[in-house]
Order: sequence, then structure tokens, then C-alpha cells
Amino acid sequence: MAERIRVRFAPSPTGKVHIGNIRAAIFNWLYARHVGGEFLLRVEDTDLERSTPEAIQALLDCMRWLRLDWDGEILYQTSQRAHHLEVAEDLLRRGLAYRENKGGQGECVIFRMPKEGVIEYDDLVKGHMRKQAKDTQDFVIVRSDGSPVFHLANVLDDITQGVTHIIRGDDHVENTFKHIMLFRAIGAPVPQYAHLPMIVNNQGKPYSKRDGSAFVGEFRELGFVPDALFNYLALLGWAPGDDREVMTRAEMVGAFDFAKCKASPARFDIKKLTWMNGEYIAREPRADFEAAFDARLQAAGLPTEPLNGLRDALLDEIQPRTKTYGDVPANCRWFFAEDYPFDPKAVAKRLHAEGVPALLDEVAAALEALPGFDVPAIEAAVRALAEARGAGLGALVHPIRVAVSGRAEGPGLFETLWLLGRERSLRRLRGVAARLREGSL
RNA sequence: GCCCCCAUCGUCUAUCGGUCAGGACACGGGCUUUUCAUGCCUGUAAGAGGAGUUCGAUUCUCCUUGGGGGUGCCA
Repeated sequence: MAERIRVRFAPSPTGKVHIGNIRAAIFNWLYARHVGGEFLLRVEDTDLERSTPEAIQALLDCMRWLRLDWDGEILYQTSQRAHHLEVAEDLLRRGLAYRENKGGQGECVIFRMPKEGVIEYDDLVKGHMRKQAKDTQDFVIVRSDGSPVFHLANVLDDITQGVTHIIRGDDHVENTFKHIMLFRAIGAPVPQYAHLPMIVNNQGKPYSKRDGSAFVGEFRELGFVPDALFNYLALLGWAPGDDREVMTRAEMVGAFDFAKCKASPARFDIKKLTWMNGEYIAREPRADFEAAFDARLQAAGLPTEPLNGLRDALLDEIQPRTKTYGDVPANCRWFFAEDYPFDPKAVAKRLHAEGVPALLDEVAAALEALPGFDVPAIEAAVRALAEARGAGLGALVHPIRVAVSGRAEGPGLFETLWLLGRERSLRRLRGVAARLREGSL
């Protein structure tokens, strides 16, 4: 019977989870689910300074938000310290490691790397890898202060957890040769390795917070939905081979394959992520959209009920054009509050034109005279007025829109007026006309 | 310096020797006879350079160039 495949995500909790890091988690998860193996979580909390309970909580929140469910209990690396040191002692006894005091920092334990021959392995994404022993160096496994170093702890914990496949960032490639020798020295089977290309910025350097949002929490704040972020990140370095891009979890799990993973770095493109996020939001069930939508309005100090009611009709207009939830308050504030900001560019272009005040008053009068105030009637009235003035529809539509919303874009104008309601529309139209005349806008 | 890796449109990618080098994002144009969004149609845009192997290279090999990673007490 084949051995059950086990992979792991082994982050050190530092308070914030970097997208490059979570991408590694995503690939691990995808692979585990694809092969029906186990996805383990190990918290490498050896840095006591940064590994606070809050940092660990932030990590777990992030995992849950992205629905990266793990199997079994979490292994905390600090709990393995005694074991790590025992093994170091054993390596020492067997002459595979030695003590040395270099630079007067005290004695540390150093692992011996081979002096001749070659170390090689087959990387699931990078192919055959080899390194001459002469190009390697012995390395510290226990610091002079008695604490185990990453290399030792990492390898031992992988043995303890029965990890069969190590899927991690490209920055660990060099460590792999060291780790392989450690596995051998300890007498444990060497796992399979898969090194994922780095996520880089426009300069081709590792993507960092200097390049924009780099932590999962920030994307959450900005109003990206977890499935979109997951989907986008999964596509950085992997493609199913056909032209699918927006995919469900099940589709991604089904199609995932290291043979389709690229070995070259991938640039992070916020524009494409934003597009994909819009795709996900547009397809969300209305209840989900409403929950996120309301939360954003409330956070901005706005009511969740539009000034003129008609909430469902309003949401029909808003949902398909929402790219990120963070944009919600600014994009539809005028439907929920009487005070709404005017975009200076829109004002300059559409309102600061000859005859606009008179036009707005005329529109108001026409709308006021309407027997009923519904979309077809509004449209007919505006069109009739345009014709009477011998003007194009655009000459009326744009100033009206900016007057009632302060912005140059939004739902269709006739729908916008209807959603706003007659009284409010008239008041805004006349109010803006007056302000334009007195030069206060 | 030394070691390792990488290289297709601006970006993410498809192509597993023979393709009009395809798709998506972004950008431009058009239509849906108002904006924005959506949808549909459409345009611009790529195999870093040089050898070699081959009837034939984006694809295989080598070199150069460029980029990235690593280089004994970060992880």
C-alpha cells in the first residue's frame, strides 16, 4: 500500500502573513487535496520575540479566512526543543557534527557536510538539481546559546510529522542540499521537494510591503474576497493548461499538478487581482454581498437603508459593478447620505459650462411635472427635453449625473434618479443650480 | 568572488520539434443609439542575443547577456 502523502505549511508567526507565504500554503493545500493526502500545519514559533499569541492568532485567522483547512493537530516547534537537542547530541556522538567556538560567541554545534561527491535530488517543479559537495559548507545546527537552528528543527519536525512532500518557496533551494544530508545522517527517508518560484515586483525583486499591499490582512481590509485572492495566487506559477482562470476550489484541486508549475518568478499584478475580485463579487449570492456591503457602509458611518428605500433595486445596480468592497462607501454614498462630495474633475467638466444652472432647473421642472416617477417616465422626460433644446442626450445626462451624485460614473442615470426619488432629485438639482449661480461650487 | 536557478506579448500564462505562437489582465477602437459596469465584436503587442543538433526550432544542447536566490550561529 502506498504511503499516505503528507505535506505541511510551516510558517513562523510574525504577526502578518505575507502573500508569498500564503501562496506556498495554497499550493500545499491544493496538492494535498488533489492527491487525497494530508495538509499539516506547523507553527515555527522559535522566535520568542515575534511569536506572540496574537501573531499565532493572526496566522490562524488568515488560514481560516482563506479556507485553508488543515488536518490533525498543529505542531508548535518550541514543543520539540528537547528532541531537537537530543538529536544534536546524537549527531555529535556519532561524529557527524562537532563543537566549535568561533568568534568568541561560545561553543555552537556544527553539522558536517560531505567534502567530496555530489548531492542531488529531483525537484518536482525545477527538475533535477545537483550540487558539488565541495561547494557546500558545514553549518550551525545549535547556536552557542543552546537553541536549535532552523535547519535542524525544520528537518526534525518534518520527520516527526511524517512529511512526504516539502512544498516551499524558491528561497529554500540552497537549504535543500543541507537538509537532505541531515535526513540521511538521522537515517530518515528524504522527502520529495517542490520549490515554488518567488512572487516578485515590477523590478523582479521579491515582492515586499514596499511594493503595495503584501499581507493577507491588507487585502482583506481592502475588500478582496478570499476565494478571489486564493484563485489569483494559485495562478501565480501554475496554470491548468487549458484556458481556465476563474475556477472553483474543486476545479483547482482537480487540475493541480506540479508538472504544470512554472520555475520562473511571477510578477504580482494588483490589476488582474482586482478584475478577478470583481468577477467573484458579481457571482456572489445576494446574501453574501449584502453582508459585506452593509459592513462597509456601517464602518463608514453610513446607514444600510438607502435614503429612498428601494434597497434591492439599488443592490442590483451596485453588485455587478463592485470591484472591491473597500470601494463601496465612496461609490454609493450619495444614495445613503445627503452630504456627498463632488469630484472636482467631474464638476469642472460637466457643471462649469455655459447654461448648466438653467438646464438643471429645467430638468427639475420637467421631472416635477411628471404624473408618475418611474424609469421609463424619467427617461422619456429627459429625452423630450433634450430634443426640445436641440441638444444631444449626453448634454443633459452628464450634468444631471454629476449634480445628483457628485461623480462621473455610477448606475444608469434614469435608474439613479428613480432610486434617489423625485423629491430628493429635484432638491439636489435645484441646490446645485443655486450653488453654481452663487459660485460656491 | 563562488555556487544554484530562471528567461514567450507591458503582466499572468498556453505550446511537451512542424501552430496564422492561443487565452486572460491592462491598453485602443466599435456595438448594445447617456456615463460607469456588464456583454458582444475588434485592434496593438512576445519567443533576450549568438552558435550547434535537426529536413525543420519558442521547444533539445552550449555560450553570452539579463534577472533572481544562496553563501557557517535569520527563517
